[in-house]
Amino acid sequence: MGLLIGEVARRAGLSTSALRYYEKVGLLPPPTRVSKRRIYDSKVIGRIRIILLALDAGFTVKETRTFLSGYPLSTTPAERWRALAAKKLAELDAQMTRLAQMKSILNDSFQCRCMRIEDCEKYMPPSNRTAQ
Amino acid sequence: MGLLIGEVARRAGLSTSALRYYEKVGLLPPPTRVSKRRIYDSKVIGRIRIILLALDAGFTVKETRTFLSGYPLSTTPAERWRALAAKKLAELDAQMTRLAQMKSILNDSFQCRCMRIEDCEKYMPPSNRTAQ
DNA sequence: ATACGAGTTAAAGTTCAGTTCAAGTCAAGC
DNA sequence: GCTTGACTTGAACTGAACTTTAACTCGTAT
Repeated sequence: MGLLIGEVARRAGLSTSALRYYEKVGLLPPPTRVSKRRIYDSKVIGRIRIILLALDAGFTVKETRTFLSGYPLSTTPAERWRALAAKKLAELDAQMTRLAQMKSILNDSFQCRCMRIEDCEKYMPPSNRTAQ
Repeated sequence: MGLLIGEVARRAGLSTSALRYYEKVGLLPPPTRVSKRRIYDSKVIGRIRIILLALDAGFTVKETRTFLSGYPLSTTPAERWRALAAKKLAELDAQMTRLAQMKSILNDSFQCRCMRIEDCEKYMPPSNRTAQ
């Protein structure tokens, strides 16, 4: 009842090359194989959904890997995970604030009389970027 | 009373190379020059803030350029701008939803008993990605 | 007049997240 | 036994958003 990579890709809505890439970078565990072909358990779809949500939320591959790497019983990686989670929560909050500001600019500029956005005094947000 | 590129970079919190790059890709207008050196009006800081907010919100350089390119009196570019704004508003909504989901996963997983996130049945979000 | 710090350019390099390519393997159907 | 279609690999390529490099030009201070 295993799935070939093409079927997993179809169900998850991404490409086979992306699945192989996720495996290579450690986001997906290497599945069992039958004559070299990858055979997936359908549970992998759930993991992929989480991966995509994390990546879409702006997590890097490395962060997503840490996030997915389980809640190990050993103290150190667990603490590392908690640290990452706390950091990413703060980042998500910051990012949501920025998105809300951008939404408000877009919404309001439908009504704006200014010829250029930067002439609208109200859109001078307090510099609050994520460090590059 | 003009600003040299280094001072603009310092005030805006980015690099001089980024400023030259923004000019090259049309996000910033070419400033006046004195003996080849760029001399900026301090109003450019406001424009840079908007640029950074847009880029941070996930706009591409091209989208940001369209967004900043004014509200031309000619009908066609204005309509193009409105179309972009409407599209990006929808994208921002979608992205905010994803961020909220991710936040909720992060928040909850501090309490979770599962050894792996994908074992928590509650985190099987309905696939709602932005197309690749 | 020469050294300096800050500016200039075009072109090449970097990182991230994949995609594409070339060459090959495998099981099934004709 | 040969074609077909889905899979395999490693390596090269892509596009986005910058950064770095190398060679050069200024104005100013010593």
